[in-house]
Amino acid sequence: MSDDDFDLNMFLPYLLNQAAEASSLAFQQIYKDRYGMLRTEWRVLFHLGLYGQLTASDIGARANMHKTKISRAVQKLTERRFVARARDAGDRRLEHLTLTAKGRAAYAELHAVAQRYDIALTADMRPAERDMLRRALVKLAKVRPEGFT
Amino acid sequence: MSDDDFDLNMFLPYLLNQAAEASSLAFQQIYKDRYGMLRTEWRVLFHLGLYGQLTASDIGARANMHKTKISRAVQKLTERRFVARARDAGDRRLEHLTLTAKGRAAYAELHAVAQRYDIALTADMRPAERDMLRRALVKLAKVRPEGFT
DNA sequence: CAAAATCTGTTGCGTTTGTAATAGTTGATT
DNA sequence: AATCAACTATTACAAACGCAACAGATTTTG
Repeated sequence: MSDDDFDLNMFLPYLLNQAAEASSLAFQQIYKDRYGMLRTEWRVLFHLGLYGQLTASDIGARANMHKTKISRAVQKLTERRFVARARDAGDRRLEHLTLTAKGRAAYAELHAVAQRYDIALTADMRPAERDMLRRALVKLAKVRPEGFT
Repeated sequence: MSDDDFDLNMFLPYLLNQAAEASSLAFQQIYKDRYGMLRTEWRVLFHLGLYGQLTASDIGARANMHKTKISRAVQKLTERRFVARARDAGDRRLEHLTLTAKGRAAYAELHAVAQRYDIALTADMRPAERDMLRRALVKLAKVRPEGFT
C-alpha cells in the first residue's frame, strides 16, 4: 500500500488546508465567542473597516466570496446593527455598506486581536522566512485552475 | 477608515485560506468530475490508499477530521464499492476499512494526478523555497489554540 | 423607444456540515 | 458479577453552504 515518494501531508492543497484550519481556530474562537460572528461575517466587517464604504459586489470581488454568502452575512450584520445599508441615488441597484459606530468598535477590537495573533503565529520565524512565506502564499492564492486537466 | 499597517491580504489565517481554496480548486474539479467525490471522500480514499487498512478513528486522528464527516464519507465510499468494511473479531466496536479493487484503481489515478498537480503548483519555486514553504506550513498546521486569548 | 441583454442583490431548495444525543461494545471498579 | 466509565461509530436536527432561479434596475442595440 505504501507508495513511492508521495507524502499526503506534503501535498500542497492538503497541507494548506490543514495550516489554514489550524491557524484560523484561535481567531475564530474570538469573533465567535465575543460577537457571535461567522467567518463570512468577520470578513465583511474587516473589508468595511479597512476600505470604508463598499458594495456587496466590491466585497465579493476583493474577498473572492460568493455573492450569496455576502448577502447573508450583510443581512446578519445589518440586523445586529454592525452595518448600515444605503441605496445609491444614481444607480438604485447598488447598496452602499458602511460600519455603524457599533461596527467600528467591533472592528477595532478584532483588528487589534488579528494583529497580535498574526505576530504570535510568525513569532518563531526569521523576517526573511516570513516574507518568503507570504510571497509564496500570495502566488498560490492567485492560482486559477486553467492550465490543468 | 484605512488603518495603519494592517493588510488583510497578509493576515495569515486569511491568506492561508485563500491559498488553500485557490490551490484546491483544480484538483477538486478532477475528483468531483471523474468520481463524484467530495473533499472528505478523497481524503479517506487517500488515507486508505497510502496507509492500508485503518479504522474510522485512525483516519480521524491522522486527517484531523471530525468523526461524523468520516462516518458519512465511509458510507458513501462503501455504497459505491470503493471501500470495504470488516468488523474486528476481537473488539467488535472497531471496523477495519480497506480499498476494494475499484477503490485502488481510483486511488491510483488520483494519486498520479495529485503528484503532477503538486509539481505544477510549485514549478516556479526554487527548491529552497519549496522546502521552506512546506516547513513553515507544517509548523502552522500544528498550531493549537492554547496560548492565545 | 422597445426589446433584449446585463447587472446587483435576494431567495428557494437540496446538500453538506457541526453539535449533541444515541446505540452498542469493552474495560475498570467495587 | 454488577455497575459505571470509556470508547467506536452512527444518527437527528439545526445551521450554513452552493447553485440556480428570480426580481428589480440599468444599459445596449436594432
